[in-house]
Amino acid sequence: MTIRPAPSPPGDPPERLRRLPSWLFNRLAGRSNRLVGAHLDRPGRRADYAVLASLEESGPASQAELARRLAIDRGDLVGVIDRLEDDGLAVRRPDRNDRRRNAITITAAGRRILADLQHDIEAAQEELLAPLEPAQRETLVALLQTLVDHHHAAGQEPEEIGGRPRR
Amino acid sequence: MTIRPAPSPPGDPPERLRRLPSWLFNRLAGRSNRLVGAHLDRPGRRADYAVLASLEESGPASQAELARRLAIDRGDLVGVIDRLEDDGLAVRRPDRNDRRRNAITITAAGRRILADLQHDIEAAQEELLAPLEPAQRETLVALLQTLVDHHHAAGQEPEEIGGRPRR
DNA sequence: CTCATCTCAGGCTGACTGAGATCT
DNA sequence: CAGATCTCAGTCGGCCTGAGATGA
Repeated sequence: MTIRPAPSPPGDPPERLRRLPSWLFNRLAGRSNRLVGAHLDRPGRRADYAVLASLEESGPASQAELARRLAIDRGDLVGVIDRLEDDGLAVRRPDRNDRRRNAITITAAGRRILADLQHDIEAAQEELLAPLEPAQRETLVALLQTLVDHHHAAGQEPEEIGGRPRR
Repeated sequence: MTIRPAPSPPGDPPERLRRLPSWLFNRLAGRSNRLVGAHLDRPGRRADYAVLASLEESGPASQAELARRLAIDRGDLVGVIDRLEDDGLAVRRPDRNDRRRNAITITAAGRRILADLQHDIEAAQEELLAPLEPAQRETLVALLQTLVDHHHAAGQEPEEIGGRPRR
């Protein structure tokens, strides 16, 4: 057996938490972030991946459109695009049809970095889902998608809590 | 091109994100927190629920033990216990067998509040999982548990990234 | 005028790090 | 002495609000 002098054995979470979806999601989000962070060169690259992936998949877009697609705050997105531009991974150009907008476009260098990020992030997913069989992974992703799609469509609002008395 | 008058329709996330477990977990954790927060009277009550549930389920425990079980930072736990004590929901007592430790115990009032929290949090789960059938919910929770158990046991460490060149 | 877009400024929270005092 | 526990202080990123300037 492991002779591990175990300085601090984990200790099991209460059953009520182990069955609580919101708690499980939070634990796994935290683990995901640590894992992805460990596989990425620099921190903060998580938003970069999302933006670059969206630009490559759907072509140039305004910042507001990206914010809506990725559910990132518009204000925070300003800084992300700033960094991408500084690194030459994307460019801000005025939109001819609507001069309020910036048309954000991915560059060749951006596509290259995106491929690197893709690789690192996939490695992190592998660790994240390690204990699951391929079929289980598909089932899981399908269920998660259903939930995300549902709430994404329903908007971010707390969605009116039924006439419940606001104690 | 699209003359879309719509003020701000959601806008679909890129397919690569829609299939990315770490992204899905993050989205759902955020949604969970907003939902639970909306159902709870006061904010910050999320950690309270975890602590009270653990105390009721397994009896008195030290702060370090609670931190390990709930994966909450020891430092942050100090403030949580402070609040619980101020509200009379738990008490700190010196541990006779090990004077470094505080034995945290749930009070009668704590059990009452716990029942309230339980109710509100379950209502939030209902909204969170709304689009899923009961059988799907069970499958989902089982898969999430498998992952959380795996990573909980493996510790929180990034778990050594194989000899991979640290680019 | 109303509304959308981009930007900046600031606040809040949760997760984390580091250090010190106490005790085993 | 090493190691565990509790506490406090401070950092950092994500998420949110509000406001201003520009333009549809």
